[in-house]
Amino acid sequence: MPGPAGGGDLEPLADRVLACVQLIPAGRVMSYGDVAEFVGSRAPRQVGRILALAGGTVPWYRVLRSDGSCAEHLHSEQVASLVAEGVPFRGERVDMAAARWDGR
DNA sequence: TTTCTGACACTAG
DNA sequence: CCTAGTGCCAGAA
Repeated sequence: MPGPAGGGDLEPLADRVLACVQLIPAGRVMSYGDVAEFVGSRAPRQVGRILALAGGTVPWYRVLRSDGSCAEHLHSEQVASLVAEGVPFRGERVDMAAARWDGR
């Protein structure tokens, strides 16, 4: 194999991130860092960047910060969509302890 | 090649 | 509970 082959870069990081987000079941959520690690990358910021470019093609609202909060521009749609799917909330933030999805 | 930016994560106070 | 500072990686100019 051509290299350490730590995580297969067969496809652009963007495609793998979008695929991971689409795999998230309704009622569950994942943090940017979790998605990044799930795809084999350590750049949670890139995940947000990718969703910003093609977020309209995937349930981006199922992805938020590791503390359960979200960005200002998303706060309104983010919360509305999650509540509609039955995601457990704790005040203004999501209960990651119960809604966090680890890929199984 | 270097430099800047970004829908973040983490630790400390 | 909150804010502030630092480190991380990937892509574009």
